[in-house]
Amino acid sequence: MKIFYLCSQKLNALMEGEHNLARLIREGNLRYLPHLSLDCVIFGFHEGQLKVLLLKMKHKSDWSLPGGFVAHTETLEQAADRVLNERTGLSGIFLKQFHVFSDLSRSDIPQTLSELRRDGIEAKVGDWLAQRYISVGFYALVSFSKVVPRADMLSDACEWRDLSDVGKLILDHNQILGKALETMRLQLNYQPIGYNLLPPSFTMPELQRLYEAILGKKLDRRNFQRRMLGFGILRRLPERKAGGAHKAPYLYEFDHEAYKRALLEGLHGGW
Amino acid sequence: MKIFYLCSQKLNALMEGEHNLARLIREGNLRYLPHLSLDCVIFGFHEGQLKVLLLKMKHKSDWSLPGGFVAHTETLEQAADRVLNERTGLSGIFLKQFHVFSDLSRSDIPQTLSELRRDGIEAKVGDWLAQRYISVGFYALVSFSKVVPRADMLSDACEWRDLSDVGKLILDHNQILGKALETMRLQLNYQPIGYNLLPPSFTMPELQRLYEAILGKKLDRRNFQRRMLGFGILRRLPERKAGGAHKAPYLYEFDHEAYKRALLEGLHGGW
DNA sequence: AATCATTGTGTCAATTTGACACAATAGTAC
DNA sequence: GTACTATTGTGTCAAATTGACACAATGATT
Repeated sequence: MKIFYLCSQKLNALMEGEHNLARLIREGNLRYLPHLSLDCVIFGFHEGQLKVLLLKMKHKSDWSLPGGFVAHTETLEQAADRVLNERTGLSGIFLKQFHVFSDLSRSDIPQTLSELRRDGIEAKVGDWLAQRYISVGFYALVSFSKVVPRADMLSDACEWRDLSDVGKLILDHNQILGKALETMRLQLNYQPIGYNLLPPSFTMPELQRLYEAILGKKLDRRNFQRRMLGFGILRRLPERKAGGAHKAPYLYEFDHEAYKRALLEGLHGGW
Repeated sequence: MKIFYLCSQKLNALMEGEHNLARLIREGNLRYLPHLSLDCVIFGFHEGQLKVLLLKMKHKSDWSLPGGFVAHTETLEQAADRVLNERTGLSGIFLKQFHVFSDLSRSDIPQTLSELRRDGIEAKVGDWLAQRYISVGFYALVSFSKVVPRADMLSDACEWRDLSDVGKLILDHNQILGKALETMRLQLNYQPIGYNLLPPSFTMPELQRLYEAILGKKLDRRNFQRRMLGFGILRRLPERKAGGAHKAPYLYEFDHEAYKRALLEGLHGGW
């Protein structure tokens, strides 16, 4: 039990030495729950495109989703929030767990070992990292412009990628991404979306392009507006958006109270 | 790694001795992933009432949801299916993971230890069971009449309970049950339900009472029928149900092909 | 001033939904 | 057997929602 209560800062310092990876493997079990990881699908929206934040792993050609482990003193949600914060600088963002991935084939232990050895790190089966992992998938919707992508000690790049240009990811991360997208599309049917994805005020066409990007299909401009306004979660501002090359559209903002209520109660309910 | 490949039958035998619980605590880590459990909310339907299968834990006044652990060689889904099978005798049933529960307060280790000691079992912090658990919630919909409830080695009763008469459950199991119900209600909006909950053939009023039990509210008889038939997943049989005290209703069965398609593609889709 | 892409606001028919009426049927009471 | 009752099968109809589309207004560009 003692290990649960080890000073968090001390462990932090522990992890920040020269041989970060080697230390994680030796001492990860002091801080984190074994066999359990989480992966975050972080969506952003920019120039009409839905984006995903990806990491380029050291010494690997494939990219991966940002992920992490769950400390003995954290809930899953806290751990996911921490991971999100470490990669983006943001915190307190809408973050939703959507599936747990537990296939036996998702942890390729022999390959992990050989990769570690290539890095000159001693590790044997059952060591931290060289074990089976069960991963909880989270997805987040964040404001593209507020994010400052940051790589971690296991990766040497952290970048936005167009959803249509993701390519092959490590392990089952393509599957995780697919499931996140599927879940979000379903969610769109009974929950509002966009609060963290768009700037504080936005135009109706901008909101529509977001929905189109998520759904992957075109929507009718006028019917979209009628429906969105019908939800009663938008407030039209007196100003119009200036600078565009055409007729200036109105600006809208979310009615936070109504938005939160819609998140809890759903939008139309079905039955 | 060796432990992963230990003959499963051997371990089975290991667990079936006199001091099952003591052995589980000593040797559970050989078979199962540490810190990870799962809980199943098993719904049934009988006499117009939605039921949940509950276990009465030994030496405890509170009841609990059937749960279990994940073997090193199992996926979560396989483990959940096994748990369901052990309590009901059924297998291959629709089983859906709906949330992971990871609050720090959900594992009361001091209390677990004192309960074990009351049973005359030696255990210390960090031992199997006397550790933090993160639990994956699954829910299942099963045919009430096909189930033969069976207690396990940690419990001395396994019974159906009316959803309205569940009472206080151990730990956060009331919360888990609530979340399962909430998830199932949402699911009702875009997926068919009832295949495993009802007998092979059933009447429209029976199906309606199932929906009413899940949603917790009355529905209009005629609109319900119109909508259900509109989904195109039902086939009306030539026979009618005899024996009732009133006009004999038609019998229906699910069109398995259409049902599966509806499960995958959703019922109306929203956008 | 004409052009052009884009936005604001409707309209209208088709479809879906919600509320309700009425006839048919199978037991029950007499 | 006949009346009664509760329940089922089938529709109807108005209201609300949805999908498809038209037209005027605006703001930069030429």
